[in-house]
This record gives sequence, C-alpha cells and structure tokens, in this order.
Amino acid sequence: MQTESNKSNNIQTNTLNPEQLAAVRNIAGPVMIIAGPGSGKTRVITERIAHLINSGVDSQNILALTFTNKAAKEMKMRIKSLTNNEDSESIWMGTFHSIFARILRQEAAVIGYSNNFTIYDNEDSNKIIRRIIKDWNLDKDIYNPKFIFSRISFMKNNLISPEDYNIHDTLKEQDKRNKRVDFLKIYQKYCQTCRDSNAMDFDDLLINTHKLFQENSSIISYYQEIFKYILIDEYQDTNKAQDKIIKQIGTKYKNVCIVGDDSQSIYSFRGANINNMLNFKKFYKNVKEFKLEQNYRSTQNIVNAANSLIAYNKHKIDKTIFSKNEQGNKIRLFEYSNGREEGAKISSMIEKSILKGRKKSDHAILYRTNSQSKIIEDGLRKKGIHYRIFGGLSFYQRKEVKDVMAFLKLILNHDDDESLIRIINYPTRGIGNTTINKIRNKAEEKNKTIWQTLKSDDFHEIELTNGAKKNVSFFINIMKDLFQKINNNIFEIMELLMDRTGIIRRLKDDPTADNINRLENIGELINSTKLFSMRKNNNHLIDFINEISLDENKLNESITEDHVSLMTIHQSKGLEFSHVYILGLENGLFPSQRNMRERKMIEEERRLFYVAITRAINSVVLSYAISRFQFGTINKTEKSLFIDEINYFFIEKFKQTHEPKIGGHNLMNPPKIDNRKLKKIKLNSQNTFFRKGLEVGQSIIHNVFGKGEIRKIDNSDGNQKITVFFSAGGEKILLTKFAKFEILT
DNA sequence: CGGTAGAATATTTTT
DNA sequence: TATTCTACCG
Repeated sequence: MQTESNKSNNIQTNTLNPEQLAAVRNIAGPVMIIAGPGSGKTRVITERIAHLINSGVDSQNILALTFTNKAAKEMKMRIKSLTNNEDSESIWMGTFHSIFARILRQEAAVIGYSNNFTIYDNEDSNKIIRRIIKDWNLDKDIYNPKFIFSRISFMKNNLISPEDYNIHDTLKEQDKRNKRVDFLKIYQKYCQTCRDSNAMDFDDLLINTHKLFQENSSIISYYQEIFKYILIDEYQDTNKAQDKIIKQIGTKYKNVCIVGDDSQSIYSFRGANINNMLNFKKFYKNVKEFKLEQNYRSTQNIVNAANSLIAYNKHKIDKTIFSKNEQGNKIRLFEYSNGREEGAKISSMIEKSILKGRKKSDHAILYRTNSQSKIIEDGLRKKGIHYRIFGGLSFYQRKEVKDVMAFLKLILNHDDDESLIRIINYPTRGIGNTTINKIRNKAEEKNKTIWQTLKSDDFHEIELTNGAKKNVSFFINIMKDLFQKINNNIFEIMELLMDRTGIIRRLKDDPTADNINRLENIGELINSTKLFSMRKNNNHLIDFINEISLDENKLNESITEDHVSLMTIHQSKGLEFSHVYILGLENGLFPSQRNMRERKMIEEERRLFYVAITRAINSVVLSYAISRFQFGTINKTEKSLFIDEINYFFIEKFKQTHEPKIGGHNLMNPPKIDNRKLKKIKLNSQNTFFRKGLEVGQSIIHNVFGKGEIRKIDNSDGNQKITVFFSAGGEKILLTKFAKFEILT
C-alpha cells in the first residue's frame, strides 16, 4: 500500500507542472486548490509548506489540518526532509479534532472545563443517551438511541445549540411530526451530562473551540496571530463548525489555503458540506484558484471510466481530469451467483495475479460496508493469502481494552461518570444494577458527580444492603489507591491496577477462547504503556489517553508481512493501489438502501464509487452477485445503477452464471425470498482456521507468555488448538485463531 | 446479584 | 448471521 504522500515517484519528472508550481508559490492571500484524484495533491501541500518555511515563515505560525493524524505524521516527515529544518516539527499539523483538543486543554478554564477533560467516543455517547431514554421511560421505537445521537450530532455540527433548536421552528416541527417531542429535553440532558462529567464528545471539540473563539476576543486574536498561515486538506469534507472556525481564525491575515475535490466529498453523513468549498470564493475576495487536473496515478482507461461516471452528478465544480499514462486495460465487471462465489473468485483472481509475481500489497479489496469483509476473508483464507483488514473494530474499541482504559480515564478525571459506571462492577464485584441506580440517584439528588458522592458522607445516606455497601467500599478503596498514583508512570499505574482489580487473574482462572483473547489484548495494552512510559517527554497519563482518544492508532501497524488490503471505500480515501477490486455493486448495497431515495444522496454514493475507482493505478475489477445472503436470508439483488453509467467503451463485462433473471421488479424494493424453511438445512459454513507450518516440537514466542515449545496440535474440530509448554508460565492450550505468536525454529 | 438461554433485532460510511 | 436484550433461576 502507498499513501499519496509517498506516491510522488509516480510523477514523471522531479519538477512540478506549472499549475502545481503556481499552487505552491502563491502563499499570500486566500487560495483554493482543486485537486483531482492522483493529481499530486499531497506533494503540492508538502512543497507548499516547505516553501513557506524556506521563505522565512516561522513553523509555529503554520496551521495545517489534515484528514487523519497518520497523514499529518507522514507529511511532517516529508517537510522535514524538504526543508532540512528541525523546526518544522513545530508546525501545528493534525486533524481538526486533535489540534482543537490541544487548544481546548490549554484554554479549558475559560469555557468552564478543567484541562483534564475526558473525550467521549461514540460508544460512550450512545450509552449516555440510552441511559437517559431508559431513565425517562421513553418509547425506544420513537426515541431510537442511535437516531437521537445522530440527530444531536447533526445539531452540533451545524452549531445549533439546544437554545437555538428551541427557536428553530422547522426542526421542532420535524420532531413534532415524528412524535419526538422530548428531543430537546434529551439533547439538553445529554449536554448537561457531558459537561458535569467534565467530558467532551467529538463534536464538542469543534463547537467548544468555536465558542471559545466567539466569546473571547483576546483569545481569538491570540490564535489569529499564531496561525498566520492556514492550510486545510480535504476541504470538501468539512462541516459547518469547522468551516466557521477557519473563518474565525483566518479573517485577520486571510492566508487561507484550502485544498480539496468536490467530487470526492463522501462524508455528508458526518455533517460535511461541499458548499463550504463552493462558497469559499464568496467569503473571501480575490481568491486565487488552481486546478490540478492531470492524473499521474491511473491509466487513461481508468480516468476516463471515472469521468464518465461522475458526469452523472449535477452538483459539481467544472473540471477535466485527464491522464497521459498508458491506455491500460478496460475495467472488468464480473457477475456472480452469490457472495460466497464472489469471495472465492476474486480470491483466485488475486492468487493468479500474485503467481505472476506481483506483490500482495499491490492489491486492495474495497467494499461499501464493513460486514462485506467476511465473505472475501473466507476466500482469501482458503487460498492461504495473507490479508489485513483496515478499520472495523480498532484495538482500542475492544471491550476489555476500553474497560481498562476507563480506569485510566477515571484516574485522570474523577468526574467522568461514564467511565465510573463502566467499571464500578468490572471485573464483577457484586455491584448490580439496583445498587448502581441507587448511587446514580443519590448523585443526581445532591447534584454531584458519582465519585464526589461516593467519597463524601452522602454515600452513607444511600440505602444499600450491607453486602452491597461492602462491595462499593471495596471499589472506592481501589480507586483511592489508584488516584494516589496519578503522577507515576503509566506502567506502574497499570501494574497496581491489575494487582488491585484482579482483572488478569480472573481471566486466567477461566481460560475460554474469548478470555484468552482478552488476556492477550490487555497484555498488548500493558506492553504499550510500558513503551509509552519509556518516552522522554509527553509520557504522562494525560498524553497517553489523549493519543488513544484521537489517534486512529491501530497498534498492529507494524505488520510487515506482505498482505492484501481489505477496507471500506471511506477508508481508502487518499490511498492508491496497483490493482483494485470493488465488491458488491448492487442496488441497496452500493448505493446503499438508505441513500437510494434522494438524488442528493445518490450523488454522494456516486462520488464514493468515483473515489473507489480512482484509487487504482493499473486495473479495476468490479463485481456483483445476483443473490446475497444477509440476515440469515437469501435476497435476490440487482446490479448497481452505477454500472451502466460507466461508458461502455471503458468497461468489459463478464458473466459467470446463467440463471434466468427475474425481471420487472421495483428498483427501490428488491424482492425478498423467505428463506426460513431453507434455513433448517443450514449450510455448514463453520469458520475453520488452521495456521500453516506448525509442528510438534517447534519453539515459538508468544506476546504474553514468552518463549515456549509446541507439545500437541489438535485439528479435530474447526478451531485448531495447540498445547504449548512455556518456560515462564507452564503448559497452556492456545487457539491458533486468536493467539499471537511467532514461530522461532 | 450473576450467569445463561432463548428471543429480538439489526447493517452504511468515521474523527 | 452476529450481536444485543430480556427473563428467569440458582
């Protein structure tokens, strides 16, 4: 895999083309760079920043906002080598969220937070909302927690506070029509809960920054002076709050450079609005506009196919993307009878490609939804092709990891009720729902946070059974001891934490496959705290939590073995691969069911498809299945409407199956076949897993237990088990599916 | 209170 | 199918 930043070797010469050069050199005043896919955008950005520094601009006066922290890191490295200047380290470069979190920690007191505030992720937010709805006995169908959360998020991204909502008739009308009359109350309560817990959710990082700047003229002028030069990548995917903040900061010096491609805007579900980009020229006068239209990445066929597709979108900036690379092969389209066949056939295509001498990492498989990864995984595994799935559940989102992290968060911020509730009975120590609710009610009554309640005399006012009281006291004591350690290094905190809570002991006592896996993950977390605490600076608890809350750190980034990449199209943004496979081109899946109703939404899905195609350097393979197994039933599907939008001149169609087509269905509602009777026969689709090359007598090294020797290999059921004797820990049975180890001999 | 079995329910995409 | 929720029993 390559990211755009290190793809510059694709640019034929070492020099920039005239348009790129102009975009790099024009550093004063507002600039808009429209950068088509593969147009050397990242190179232009890095060169531009390097040019700023070489022209004498102080690194500390540059604000560069990227879409991911990973992109920021890579760009920083390139800028450092371009400028040969150590100072380039001090550029303010990162995502909106991480940069603003940094500012907010600095200025927290001004807006009524303390600087150790917790950052809640979506799971935390959802739990809070679910609790509010439950506490108030609201109808779960009308007040669907997920929906409520996304609506709250929508409000926040559009800077609509509860007060604003209240005077916003159309919004109120909408909710009234849907009988969600209590939406405002929930919104208020949710905000209150976060604030009381000294916590911010992702959206709060934006709106609180906006508020901070809005209400404090001295602070905004301070940052206007700091951020004299502003550059924002992927501007097409900014939301209103982000756009406004940039306007707040940029209005003084107006050295604002936005980079983006309206055709690649794919985050409207998160509040992103292309109009931010389209209206840029209206807000600032004399905007210099540069269009990077030459695609250095893909073959002409791929670029032409993508162009013919995106031409169906009405809402877009006029531009002509072209390629001078070789013509290349046509895009290939395959029809399969079902998802399983799709997975198998695509896998064997990749296998053949690898046999031709290509690297696995030249291949990427892209899909619309995370759940589609499973079928292709099965296919690849059968062929023994290494792959890596990006995204899905990240390491830090795993339950057991979050549980341990909740202890750390609570140590840092005692008012973090969400974390406290999460761990008061983890591992189970006899504190059930009844007890927790009694405690919560008392805290509510006293208008205190839970920890404040527990540590004060109020605790004794709660009517608890003796047993419950003892258990809660036990928890309080654990936490008091841990709180003492707040300034120790994290590894020491972790050791005490494990010792006092017995998390590891408990898991070891009950070594089910799940628990072994959990144990390994916690082991990995402990390892990472060890590494973290060995850092020279920024090695405190707050730094650790900060990085984990906002960095999409995958922790297993270090996998070096050659592998095929599997990811959603959203995650492929900014990446490129020689050979790209796009699965599941079916109406209802891609474009997704929900987005098929509105033209605006279909345009977004089309942009998503455009992004997918333009990831490819040499070849694109598309596929769809005429039936798909989903939710335990087989559904007939129809090929995606996007397929025929690609000009036939650039695409080649293959049919693998000859089943008669059932015609005449309503496009919006593909017929469903009731499969309940068939289900009883149940295909034996057990997930088998065997690790290759294992032998009795081999010595291995395990990430938790260390060195050991294989004593026995058990392939009897679908899950391969090995018995290993560890010099440190004695004999253990491991499931090779989960165990993390390497063969030594 | 904790564990579990069986029922109900859910699928976009993510900082 | 995979995950979450609910009801019930020890």
